Amino acid sequence: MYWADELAAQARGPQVVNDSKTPSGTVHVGSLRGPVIHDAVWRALRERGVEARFLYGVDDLDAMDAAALLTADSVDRFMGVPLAHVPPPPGSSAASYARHFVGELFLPTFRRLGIEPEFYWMSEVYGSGRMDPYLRLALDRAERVREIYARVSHVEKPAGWLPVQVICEQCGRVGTTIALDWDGRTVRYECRPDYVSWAHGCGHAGRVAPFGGRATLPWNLGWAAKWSLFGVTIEGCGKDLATAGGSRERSDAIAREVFEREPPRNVMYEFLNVGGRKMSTSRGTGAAAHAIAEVVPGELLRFLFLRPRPHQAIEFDPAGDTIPRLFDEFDRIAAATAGREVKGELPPDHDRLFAHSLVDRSADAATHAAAFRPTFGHLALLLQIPGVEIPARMAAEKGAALGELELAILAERTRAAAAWLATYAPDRARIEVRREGLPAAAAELGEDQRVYLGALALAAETAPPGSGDGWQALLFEVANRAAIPAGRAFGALYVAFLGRTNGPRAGWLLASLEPAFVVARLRAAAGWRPGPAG
RNA sequence: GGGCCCGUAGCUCAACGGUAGAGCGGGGGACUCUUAAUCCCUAGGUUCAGGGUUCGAAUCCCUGCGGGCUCACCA
Repeated sequence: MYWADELAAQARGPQVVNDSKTPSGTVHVGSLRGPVIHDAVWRALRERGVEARFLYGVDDLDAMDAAALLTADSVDRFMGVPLAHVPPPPGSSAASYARHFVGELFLPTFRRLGIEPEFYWMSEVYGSGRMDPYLRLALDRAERVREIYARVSHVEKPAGWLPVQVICEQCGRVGTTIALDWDGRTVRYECRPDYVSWAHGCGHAGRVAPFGGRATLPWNLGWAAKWSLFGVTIEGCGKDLATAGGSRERSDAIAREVFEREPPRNVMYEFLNVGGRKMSTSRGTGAAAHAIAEVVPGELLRFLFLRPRPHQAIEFDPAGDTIPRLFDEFDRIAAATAGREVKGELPPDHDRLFAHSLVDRSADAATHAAAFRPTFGHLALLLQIPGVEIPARMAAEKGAALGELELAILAERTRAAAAWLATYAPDRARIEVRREGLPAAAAELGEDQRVYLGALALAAETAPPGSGDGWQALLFEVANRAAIPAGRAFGALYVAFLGRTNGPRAGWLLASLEPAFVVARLRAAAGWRPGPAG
């Protein structure tokens, strides 16, 4: 069974699927795995007739901790301040940094992937007082919380430490405060200059009732509190959190022992790797989610995350074969779903996988599966050949006029292929006339090939063809006369002009170049050198 | 040190209890206006190793080896 259906089949009663994200930092493609997985689980539940909601929390009261994202002069002032209270970047009309970030990067990407959860903002949830019961519970049971940290994660909190993060009344930072004394109504807190290394508190100390948005719960408690508040029954997490003694285990224990509720069903998901290493923006191996989304259409991106089971790491190298291969595998699954014969093994319930890859969840999967899809690699090649009418060419390949859906797919793939060629495509996928000089590979040309090129130069100089057709005819004619097999003749041309042994239709390629350049290059490749003057 | 994931043809992976497969690469061939595209043929891999369960294991269990990630600061 398709993994999302397997999971859905185990659910009993109404379900609440939840996921969250702190809106800071660049989001690389790998971060999209969680949202796609949760969306698929939610869709699978609904499709089984299970009552289910899909929630997505924006943790915008978390502290700004990425200095790189702030302008130099605002680092001192805003590091450690809740993201909801940090002003947006210059020129943005958003109400806050968090709103800007989510609005600019998150929502558009989600929309392209057909992910439509119910969003909630933690700044609003805290502000409304709905978190107050959990804050109170956490404070009343602070001793137990400390014990859990020590037992589960071997983390020793300082004596008197309380599980709340007060927002400093003087400087507005949340990341720099420590709360120390709970009297049942208020806590005493200190905003310390050296509490964390990445932000500096102002030194203020005071007492405050930590409710109604004046304080937040630390990460693990906040997570567990959300489970209780929203009745979450399924929430996966990345494997970094799912490790023993890690965040998830801590939060699970807090849910059980502090908030007295069974934690949701976990779905551990693996990372997206580049070259066997975890994708990392700081290491320079990250590919920004929105950048990849430009090149890879939504259904393909969904497919990327849905094809492997969640616990399987995904090897993703945007500069390698990953992207074209992804298209091909998707097309194969589409063909199988449409009932066509395909090679190779199929994943379980490939039709379900296909349906879940579609961005529009109400779309008719059978219609989409049957639609004509141009091969990505082929499209990328055609795009580089002068004078190719792609829609007409595709209609010819299909053998019939393209329908509305097929034209839309073609347009999307054409855009994707163009973007791919402009960014990640490896050189061998690129066709480029080597204008700077004779490619080194020309040294490998055989004698018969040189003779052919020389003869061609002579013929072209005498009577230069004026069209692709004309060139093409000449190429064959000369090949015939020189008694060289067409394969070797054309191979020589590609080497001379492109530095590779194959390429697009040669006649049209040559027709797109100036005749003088063509003749000169043919001669050079043939081994002729301009003779000494006189 | 603890945990999790992975280890299948050169590469990327599929199959997840029922006679080991695909794509790409490599090799060979077909198409006498295409060499791109397309199509056909070809890889014979002790499924990391060793035990165990089973009528039957790449697939389940145990151990070891190798690789990766992660936790012990914050979210």
